Amino acid sequence: MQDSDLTLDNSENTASRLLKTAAALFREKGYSATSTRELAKHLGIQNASLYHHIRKKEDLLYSLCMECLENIQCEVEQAVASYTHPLERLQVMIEAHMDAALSDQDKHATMLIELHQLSVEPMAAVLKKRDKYEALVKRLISEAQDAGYLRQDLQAKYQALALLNLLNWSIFWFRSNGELDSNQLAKILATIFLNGAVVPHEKLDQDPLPGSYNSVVG
Amino acid sequence: MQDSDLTLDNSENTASRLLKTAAALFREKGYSATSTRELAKHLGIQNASLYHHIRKKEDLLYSLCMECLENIQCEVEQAVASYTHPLERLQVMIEAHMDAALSDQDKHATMLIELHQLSVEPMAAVLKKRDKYEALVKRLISEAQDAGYLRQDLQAKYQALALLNLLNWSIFWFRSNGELDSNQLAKILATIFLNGAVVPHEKLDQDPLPGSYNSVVG
DNA sequence: GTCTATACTTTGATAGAC
DNA sequence: GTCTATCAAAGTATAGAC
Repeated sequence: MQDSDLTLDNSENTASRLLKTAAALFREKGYSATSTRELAKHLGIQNASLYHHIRKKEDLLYSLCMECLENIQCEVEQAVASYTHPLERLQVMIEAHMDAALSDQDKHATMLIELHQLSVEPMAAVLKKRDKYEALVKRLISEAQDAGYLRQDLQAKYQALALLNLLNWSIFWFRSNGELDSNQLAKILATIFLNGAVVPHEKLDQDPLPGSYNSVVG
Repeated sequence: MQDSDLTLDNSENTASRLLKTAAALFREKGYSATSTRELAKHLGIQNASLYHHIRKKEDLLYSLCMECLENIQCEVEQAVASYTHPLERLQVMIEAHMDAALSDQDKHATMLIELHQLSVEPMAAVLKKRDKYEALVKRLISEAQDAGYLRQDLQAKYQALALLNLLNWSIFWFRSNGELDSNQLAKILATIFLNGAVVPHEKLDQDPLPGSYNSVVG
């Protein structure tokens, strides 16, 4: 491993840096606003040399989307497999999701935001993978609901959407500046999602706000 | 009002459609991927005619960002002004936010996602306005926390971030297809944020999951 | 306020040498 | 695998007539 600079040929070097570098630029400037020349410059090669590795610019966006969705699906499936309690499974799902997403923040942010720049067939493939992952999230919610742990007055579909809101938007503002790491953020979001921001009932004499504000759309 | 097509001159027509049309295209295709030619085509004029109304393409993005932030700030301030109970104020904030954002979904989605395409000075102005709005949200949270209604084990800052996650990401997937309107969605998100997805404690014999999973990062 | 015409720049991608 | 050279297309924006 110490000699990697020498043992790796240039091909592997450029090829392995390609997606990561592209993701960083796409995230910073946007996919459309990032030129192939600029990407090449960051890789230390000429624009034309890029086309030895890819057929077209769109391939980069497509590969990066597929890769990070494949990864998060795998990580979350592995994480929940070790648990049986529905609320534990939700908790570790949230932690594994944030860990996977923030470990590869550029790719995930780009995937979430630039997916729509793909042409129809690649976009359909990415959407299919994303839908598969969101179905996994919804399944975990449904299981917890069916087991009586999550509220019945709110469809699992909407509970899943709310949870994905919490997780996805975090990917855009999170900065690993030492104040908060991925796991701490996950625990905060899990607490809000599962228990809410209102102080636990048993600590109050009465409901914080009785009446209409506890009702919810069926 | 019936004769509006005749009484309005062409100037007002094109000018008034400009930002709305731009927002729709920017949202659909992205700011960078939308050409001035395409925008002009949607307005029924030539590319060059656009420059009678704007100095450059960036002006459109800037105006649209400022306009929708100005609007949501105003709407939310008005809405909370009628209430004094901290949890009621939070509830109406959530409803007013979703109403403002979804009434002008193209502009808000574009603002959230394309803000970074602006050059430094316009971007700074937009960020300043956005920060001012987010400070309002955080203030409402802090007030509710100080009054003892929101949990103390989670900094107001993070509770505000979680709430903004819930609200902001909704703007991208929400479609007014009749299944759910803005106010119903707001009530769902408010319920999750305030009370959480777990069934209320008093309906259970014991904690749903005693121990570490109720703990939270200080 | 809109038009035609056009200047100038940047873009994604290819050809062919090394 | 990378280079130089180059192309064709598309981009933003301007000039000046109506």
